[in-house]
Amino acid sequence: MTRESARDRRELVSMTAGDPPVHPPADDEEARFLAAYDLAAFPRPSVTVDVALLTIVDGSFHAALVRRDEQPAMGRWALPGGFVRLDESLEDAVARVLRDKTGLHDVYTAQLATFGAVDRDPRGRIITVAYFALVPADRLAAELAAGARATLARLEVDEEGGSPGPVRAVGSAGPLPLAFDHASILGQAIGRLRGRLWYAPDAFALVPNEFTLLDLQGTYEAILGGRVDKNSFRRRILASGLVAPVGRRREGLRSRPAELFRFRPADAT
Amino acid sequence: MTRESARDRRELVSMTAGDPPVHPPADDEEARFLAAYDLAAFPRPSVTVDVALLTIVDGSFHAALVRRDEQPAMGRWALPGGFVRLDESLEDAVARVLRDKTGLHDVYTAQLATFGAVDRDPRGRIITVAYFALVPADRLAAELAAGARATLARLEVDEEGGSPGPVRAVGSAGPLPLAFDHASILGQAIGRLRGRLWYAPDAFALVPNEFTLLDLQGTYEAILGGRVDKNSFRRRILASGLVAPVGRRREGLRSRPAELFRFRPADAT
DNA sequence: AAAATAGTGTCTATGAGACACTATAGT
DNA sequence: ACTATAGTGTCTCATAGACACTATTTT
Repeated sequence: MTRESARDRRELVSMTAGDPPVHPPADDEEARFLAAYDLAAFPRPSVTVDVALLTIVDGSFHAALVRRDEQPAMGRWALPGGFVRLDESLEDAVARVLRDKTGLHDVYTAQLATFGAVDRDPRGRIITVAYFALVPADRLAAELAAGARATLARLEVDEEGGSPGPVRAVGSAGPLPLAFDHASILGQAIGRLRGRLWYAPDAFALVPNEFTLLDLQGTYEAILGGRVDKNSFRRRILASGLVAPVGRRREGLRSRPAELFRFRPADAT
Repeated sequence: MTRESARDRRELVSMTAGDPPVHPPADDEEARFLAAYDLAAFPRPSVTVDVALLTIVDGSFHAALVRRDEQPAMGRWALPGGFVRLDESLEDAVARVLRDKTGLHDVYTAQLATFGAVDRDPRGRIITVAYFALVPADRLAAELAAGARATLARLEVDEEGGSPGPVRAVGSAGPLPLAFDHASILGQAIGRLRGRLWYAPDAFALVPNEFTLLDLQGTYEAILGGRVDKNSFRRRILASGLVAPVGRRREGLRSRPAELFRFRPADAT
């Protein structure tokens, strides 16, 4: 069986809270008002998006980090991020940032939270809308290598009263100091992932298009940071209906071949 | 027994994601860079906070809404909100907005999500960080009447594929048309509340300081939009340890008096 | 005593955890 | 035959729902 490097795009729909509603059509008075309105009359902060781009390698979280080669925090490592442009939505900004800094397209993303402490960035008032993004390890390794601006770092997670505190990043050549509040954002991303795991299809975004139930179980265990009972897990996943057998097995290994499954979104027939 | 109008402040801690981390001290080079740095070189959107201030009256959600008496969306009804100032955190902005527009202090709040569609506000690019805030009905009614800038409207919630869609607001004199994307934000606030209900102490913020288990059950039923079994509910709540008997009963009604309980945060001994 | 609400006893259904067992490939 | 991993049978335990029952107050 050949490795599939191109994933099914339809599965990679963003889970982000939608922005559908549009204001009703303006009447004349409102139109006149708007023509004269100057938003710049109010002081404005800067707004960025920062993306915790996560994957699972060898049972532990890894994040794609970009080395800052400009001030501030020069030499430290940061989440892929950037200023939000006036003509793009937050989701568009996330997609652009991922494209430019990691070379990845069509990534599964969800909004995490917005961080607005006054002093979180030494340049001044910068509010950041943090997202997390999930990609299977093989795909991330392959596409990051091509881009080369970002590196993959293992995350060391300390529990802090039930949920993860700020994480430490470790690259192949040792610890990578993190910029700004990004250690905290990564910790919160992992905490959110844990909390949603059984209700959201997040784990399927971390696993290749075709996977065995033990692959998936390993992903759950990595996210939760603990073991999961095999039989119990299989019952739950199969009963959920979120998974459909491909009809093939993964052969060529030195033991009984495992059945391959594919993610089937809940809204499919 | 006398009505308690002042609630215990210690219970009203914000549940918002903290903003503790601060960048490390700048070295000389970074200090020089920062002195010359001009954030305004990048285009900046405007940023607001909007607060879905919710309570439960007669088993249904009500929200505090402010009539817009300026353009745009003049005459429509909006969530209490306002521009974030450069010297205040998001949580500070939420507290200020609640104080100025509704007269409330020390309210239980949590961040909901950030909405950044390019066209969500006709004035231009305005990103809003939405929060929800929860207050017991008696307190909200009393303090809102004093302020008088805001009104309390019943929310009609339509299910839309499992989670609430945009809501309709109904005041004492009929439907209140909502401004901007606020109908959608309110729907999402209710959806979030439902999802967190059994894991977060949200319901305790909607109930007076002292409450009976049937009061609390009614709150759960209102949030979930369905009935909850009495015995099952009591077992769960009592087993959770989040509730401590006051040692008194609510008497004077026309039936057997019910035992009063008080919320006890999980981190108490 | 009647009405009304508070609170409990108890059965059943569901599902998760534990863990030993069987199954099927490669070598 | 042996090893390694895939997959199942089955017991126990915890918990939620159903629902009828008892308890205690006011009128």
